[in-house]
Order: sequence, then C-alpha cells, then structure tokens
Amino acid sequence: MSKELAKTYDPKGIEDRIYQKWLDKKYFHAEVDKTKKPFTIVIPPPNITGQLHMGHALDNTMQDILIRYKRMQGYNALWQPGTDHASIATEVKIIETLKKEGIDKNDLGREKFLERAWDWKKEYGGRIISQLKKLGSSCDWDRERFTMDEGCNKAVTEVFCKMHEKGWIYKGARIINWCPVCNTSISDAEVEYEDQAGHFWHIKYPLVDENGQPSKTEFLEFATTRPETMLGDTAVAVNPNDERYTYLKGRQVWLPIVNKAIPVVEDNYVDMEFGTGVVKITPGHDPNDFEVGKRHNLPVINILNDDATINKNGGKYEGLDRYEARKQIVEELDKEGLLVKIEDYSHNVGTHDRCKTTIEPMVKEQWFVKMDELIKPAVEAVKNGDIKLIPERMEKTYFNWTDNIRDWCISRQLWWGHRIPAYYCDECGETVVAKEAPAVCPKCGCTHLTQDPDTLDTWFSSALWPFSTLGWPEMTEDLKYFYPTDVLVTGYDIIFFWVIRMIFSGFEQMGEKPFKTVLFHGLVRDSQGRKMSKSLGNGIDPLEIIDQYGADALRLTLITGNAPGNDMRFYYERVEASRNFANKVWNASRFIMMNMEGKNITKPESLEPVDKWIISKLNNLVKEVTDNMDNFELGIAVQKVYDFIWDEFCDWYIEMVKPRLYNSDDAASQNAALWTLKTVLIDALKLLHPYMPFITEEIFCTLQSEEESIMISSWPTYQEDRVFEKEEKDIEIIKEAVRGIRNVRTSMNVAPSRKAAVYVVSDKEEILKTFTEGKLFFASLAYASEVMMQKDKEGIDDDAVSVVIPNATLYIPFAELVDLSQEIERLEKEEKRLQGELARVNGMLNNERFMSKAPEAKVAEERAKLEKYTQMMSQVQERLAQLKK
RNA sequence: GGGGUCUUAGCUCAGCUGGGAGAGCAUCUGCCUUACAAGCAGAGGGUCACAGGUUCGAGCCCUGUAGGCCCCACCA
Repeated sequence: MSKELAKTYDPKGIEDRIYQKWLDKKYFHAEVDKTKKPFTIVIPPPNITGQLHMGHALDNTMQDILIRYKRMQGYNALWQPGTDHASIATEVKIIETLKKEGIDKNDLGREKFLERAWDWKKEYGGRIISQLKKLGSSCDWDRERFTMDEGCNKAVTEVFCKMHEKGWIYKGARIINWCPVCNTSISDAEVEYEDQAGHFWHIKYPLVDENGQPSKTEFLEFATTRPETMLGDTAVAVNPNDERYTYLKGRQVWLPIVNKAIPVVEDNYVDMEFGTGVVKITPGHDPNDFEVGKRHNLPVINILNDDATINKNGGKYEGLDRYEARKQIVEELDKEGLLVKIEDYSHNVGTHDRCKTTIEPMVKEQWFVKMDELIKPAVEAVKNGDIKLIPERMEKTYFNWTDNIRDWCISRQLWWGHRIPAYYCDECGETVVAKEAPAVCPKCGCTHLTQDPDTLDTWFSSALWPFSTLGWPEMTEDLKYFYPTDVLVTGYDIIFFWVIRMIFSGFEQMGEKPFKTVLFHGLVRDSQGRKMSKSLGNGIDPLEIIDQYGADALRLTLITGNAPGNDMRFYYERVEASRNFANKVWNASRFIMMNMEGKNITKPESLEPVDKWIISKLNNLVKEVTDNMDNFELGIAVQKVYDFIWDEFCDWYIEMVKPRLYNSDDAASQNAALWTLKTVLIDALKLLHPYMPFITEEIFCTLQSEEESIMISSWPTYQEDRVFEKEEKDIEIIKEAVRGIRNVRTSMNVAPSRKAAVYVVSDKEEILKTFTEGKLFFASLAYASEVMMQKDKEGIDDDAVSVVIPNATLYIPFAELVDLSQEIERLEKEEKRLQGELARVNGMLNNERFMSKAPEAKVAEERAKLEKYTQMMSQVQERLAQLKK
C-alpha cells in the first residue's frame, strides 16, 4: 500500500512534481462561491525587472502560510498574484540595454521605446513568477495581473479623471524633487536623505549703497552648502526680530557675479541662533526659499537645465555641470574677496532612492494629488482599529507620515507607465482631462490636441491594486465577494509608498478599506547584519538555497525565530537545521509506514495511556497553534509544531511504542499504537503543511494513497473527546523517572547495553498502577532488565542507586560496586536544590500580602508545589540517612 | 530636532495579556539502540545593559542613564 521512501529526504524532483500536480488539480484557483466565506490576499506585485530575493521569499512565504491555513479551514481562499511595471526601474534598465547597443532613448522615439519595454516585460515578467512558484506559492495564477494591463489602465484613468473632477488632482508649478540622471520629477517619498561630508562656504554680499552701487565697506555674511545656487538668488533674508539687522530694513544687497541688486526681506523662517542669522534666498532651488519667495513675491529663477548643468540664467557659467560651476563660482568669489572661509560640514543630502543621484529641487509644472482631505478616512480607519497594523508600533510610523502629509507629485517625465489622460489644445491652450482623447477642443473647437507626454508615478497604479485586480471600475461579482481583502503582508519599508496609498485609495474609490490587517515583516539581512545588496555582493539567492536544501527548509528558516516587523539575519546553519527537521519528519513517517506495512489498521476499541497522552498533547497543540495563527504569530506557531514533532512525538512517543510494534502477540495493542501513530502524524503534518507544503504533501499522499492532497484536507480542530488530563500527568511521571534513571546511568558511565533491574517504590497505589501500565515501555526507555513494583524497599540492596521523583523512589541495584560517596554527593545536590525550591515556595506562602492579593489559583499552585517538594525532600533525606549509616 | 526599536547562554534570536529563564547553532561526555549520525542519550553555560519606581510578585509595566540600529524632519 505505501510506497518505499528513501532514507534521507531529497526535495529535488519531489517539489516540482508536487507543484505541477497542484496546478493540474486547480487547487489554487478560487471562484466566487457564496456558500463559503472568502479569504483574500493580494500579492505585493514584484517588479518585472526583479529577481526573487530573500525579501520576496519571506514576504511570499508568509502569505502562502496564511492562505494555505485558511484554505484548509474551509475558507474560499484567494491569493491574487501579479507583477508591477515599476516605471522608473524598468525604464532605467531599458535605457541601459539600449546604451549597450549604442542607441539613445530620444533617437529611438517614444513608440519604439515602448515596444522595447513590452518586449522586456514579455521576456522577464515571467521570470519572477516562475521563481515564486519554486517557493511553493499557492497563488491563483489564472488571475495573474499586471499593473499596466488593460484593466489596471482603465482603473488608473478612471481614478485620475474622477479625482481631477473633484479637484483633488491638479496641475501646478511647485518646487519638486528632480533627478538629473533619470530626468524626471520624483515624489517626496522617493527622496532618500543621507549624511554626506561637504563644505560650508562662508560668503559675504556687499550691501547696496545710496548710489545703487555695491558698498566697499558694508557686507552681509552668511554660509551656504550650495554656493552655485547664488546664481538664482532673489533675496537675502533675516529674522524680523533680529536687532542686529534692523538697520537693513528696506535695503538691498548686491548679488556678485550676477551683478544686480536684490532685496533684504524679513521672515520668521530665519533662525537667529544659526550662523550669522542671514540666509540667501533661492526660490527656484530650495523648498524653504520657495515658500519664503511666495510670501515676499520674489521672482523665481531657474538656473539649471534638466541634466543639472547651468542654463542661460547662469551667464558665463552656462553649460557647466553643477559641481564644476560650484568650484568656479567659489574661486571667483574668493578672487573678489567675498569668500570668508570654508568649513568642513556634514549635512543631509537628498538623493534619488533608485539611482542615488543627488536630487535637485526645481520649480516645474507637475500633476499633484491633494492629500489633506483624502488622507482623513485612512487616518481614522487605523485610529479606530478598522484596519489593524501588526506589529502595532507601525501605527506610529503611519501617523507620523499622515500627520505631515504633503501633496503627492504624481507626474513623471518617463515613457514607461500610465500616460496621463490630459490633453492640451495646441491652439488655445485649453486643458482637457478625459478618459478618451477628445476629438475637438471644447473651447476653441479645433482638432489639434496633444496628450500630456508624462506618465504617472508607478505607485499610482499600485495604490489601486486591491480592487483593480478584482475588476474595478466594473462592480464585478469578484469585487463584491472578495473585497475588502483580509491581510496585506509586506515590508515596513514601503508603508509610505504603498500601504498608506492603498488605504486612502480604497476608501476614496470603494468607500471601504482595502484590507483588514497589515502584517509587516522586516528585512532579511546577511549573517553580519548587513542589508543584502548588489553592491556589497552579499546577497543570498533564495533559488540556490531551494536547490540545495529545498523550498520547505528555506520557508521554515525564514519564519522561525522571528517576530513581526523585526529584521532577521540569514544563516546557512539555520537552513541546515530546517533541512534536518524536514529529514526528521521524513524518517519518522518512514518508520511509521514501515510498521504499517501489510497491516489493516482500524479504529481501536480502547487506547493505552501513552496513546491517550500523545493524543491529548496533540489536541492541545492544535488549539495553541490555531490561536497563534489567528493572531499572526507564525513563528511561534511553527516552533510549537516543531517541538511537538521532534520532542514529544519522535523522541518520546515513538520510542515508547516500539515494544508494542515489535510484538505481534498483542494485536489489539499493536493496532492501537499504529492507529495513534498514524492519526497523530497526519494531524501534525496538517499543522505543518502551511509552512512546509512539499514534504507534508509527499508524506500525506504516500501514507494514505486514497487521499488526494493535504492542501485541501481540513485543518485539525480541538476535540473535547481528545482531552486526557490524567494520562497526561501519568506519562509525565514516567518520563521524569526515565530522565532520572538515564541521568544517573550517564553520570556513572553505564553503557545502555548494560541492563539493570529497576524497583519502583511508592506507598501510593496509583503510582504503582501507572508504572505497571507503562511497564513495557518504561523498561525499554530506562534500560531495565526487569521492573518491580513495591510498597516499601523491602529486599532491595542498600547499595542500589536511587532516583527520587514525586511520590516515588526508584532503585537500581547495579551488579558492580557503586561509589557511595559519589551517590551521597548526588543526593546532597538534589537536597540542596529542593531546599532552594522549598525556601522560595514557603517564602511566598508565608507572605501575608501574597496570600491576600494573589489569585487563588496561584496560591493553590504554590501549595501543591510545597507538598510535592516536601514529599520529595523527605525521600531524599531518608535515603541520605541510609547511605550515611 | 522628533519618533521607533534593540540590549536575554559563546553566537543568532524567541519569550503572546507580569506568576519558577527557552530554542537552534556552538562546546563537553557517552552511544552506529534494526526511522533518522541531517541521528540518540546526557552535561555545562544567563545579576534578562545599568539605576530607580509600581506590584504580593518584573525579562515583561513606568521613569531615567549608557550603547547599537532604523525611520522621519527644510536648519541655510
């Protein structure tokens, strides 16, 4: 009936075969079914340019665990997959490959470029998907989507037009972050600030004298980190309360190099304490200065071209790169005696998160999303618990962003992306925002309209992902049934980029949250705690790990010993430990199947105490694991399954049951053992399945060939008729006895092959009964040649080694001479330990405040301990007295 | 500047609503016991960063200190 299993588990071959079977059987596919409750997860769509990395592996393992768990619980589980067009990332890659062919993007032209991009998508978009499959991800691949497919495009256009109509999307000239390398504007979220060593140039501008000429004697000194921006200075500012500068009211300073007079303005923005209390104002290239400029009606001068070279406004510096211009300007100022000093200075420099280029603030016409109103329901939902963030502390991060929200710059000067549905009349300049290109200008009636060349921020379409993938803007059955989704699993690093934007988009478009819970995970770092990165070359390829150790081992490694939202380090040793566990499961199963071979196992009439013990343990495990899973404590849950399988089931139960398996005389007992082994194994496999889908499937189907798949089997539930409290306690007593005996034997260097008689001495009838019932396995585990039950130590050699357990003393008369002094030493150590315990317990019980304030259950617990230790103590002391005689 | 987080065994980390400190790896000892040496049996190893506080009781809650990491922020 059962197939022959190899001695060590080899995931190679097995995994692909099983995955293909799941695909063939359509187990991952979900359809609307109103008789079942839905459980939905949308995948964070990986970039089409991407290769599977450890972050994906972790993220998708967590999702797969949740979705498999819920599927087994009977939910209609949908894991919606897809990929992201990742506008900048992809565009940059394509430009790179074009470059290698000697082609310039602009020479190629927009249309041809987009063809190349789609080719790229075709070629590489599938790569990451096949990698996700290697991991075991049970996504509904029939529903695979792409953030730039037709449906998503419809959704994007719809949202853009709706929000524009509402006035929440607008076009305006504002200061934005410009990346001179990618040649596009980027949003605030895409700017990464990093501390860079730079300089502080202390400069002075002459004041303008009464003749309108630069003064030779009066100067205003200040410092700047970007001296080249002086070309765009349109004022100098001081604080209105700064008495040092009251004399400047209404005066002007002379802007050197440019050679013109600019005003001194008073603005509270200036910090009197900092530096000289004077700030040069460059509204065209600094966000704060831009605001100051607005307040004082200062002109805005743009001194830069898009590639960050100086433009014609920079006079003789035109055409120079910003850093070269900086150098030459400083030299010129120095020549004119206007450079006071240069200081080393470390400051925060904004860089583009994609290419690390220093961004340049510039004033440009861009499209923005007005955030203040939009964000409100998103804030409220998290505040009132409608959306739960796990771990909770992420709420702080969330609110920190929402409280300081600024309008979102959504237009990008890129070609790869959703094109902005805005059209401009070539004749009259009218702007039309519409889903379809208008044939005629509604204002002047001409037919010459040009679409806005810009595309949208890639996150604009990702923000709609939870509902666009379900058919929105159509109110499809899918959408009605599967939305809102249940859990979003993602890294805390994209909370601003994605999570928040999905939340406000969900409320705005659907009138309902996009998901109920957000489960955050941290970063997977290398063994030294460093971020895995291409430049460091310290990345570990999950596919290589899968190839070497199997997907199950990788998954287990990523999930164990890690709390939500915390970063983790990746160690090969840990993968090995996971692989070893897979092997353990494999071999235990192999053992069970070997013993089942040729036997017709039936549900037994009665179970023996050990059987009840393990069933009861399993029952508790089911309850705990289910609770943990429901609370998203995935690591804790699997740790418990791991411990149960390895410790309780393999190291104890299987060993306990071996004598019965090897003895066919008592067929009923053997059947009960086999039935229990099988029953417990199957349920344990089920609990393990979400974590280690492949090996559990392989064993499950081999074990019972009539069953189709573990992934569609039902999740175990806690059962009242599987509670055996007495047996649990009884077996623990025997385990304690076994441990004690093994301990003594090891310390005396007695080989396991040397059996010895064991006397169980107790005046408690039930203890003797417990041992009598467990005699067979107790003897085997305790290396006993025979086990005798006695009420007292009548007839036992005084030199016998003793082990004290609650309510009983075990004696082992070894043939060889026992070193009495060593024996006394051992018992004295035990006495000391018990003394300590008793002191603690008595301390508590004699403390009146404890007795009056502690809960009753706690007091009872301590009383029981007192009794237990007192009793053990008397046994130890009695034995000591004997030996010292 | 604001916020978060961490500090627990040699290493990496768990420790859920406060009630006798855990795991994996590493170390030491003994075992090829017919499922598994990717294994089995045992052992050693921790003032839970420090100082206070709340509590009958603190690794866990509060305050402060030190150090590490992260995020946010316009100090020119």
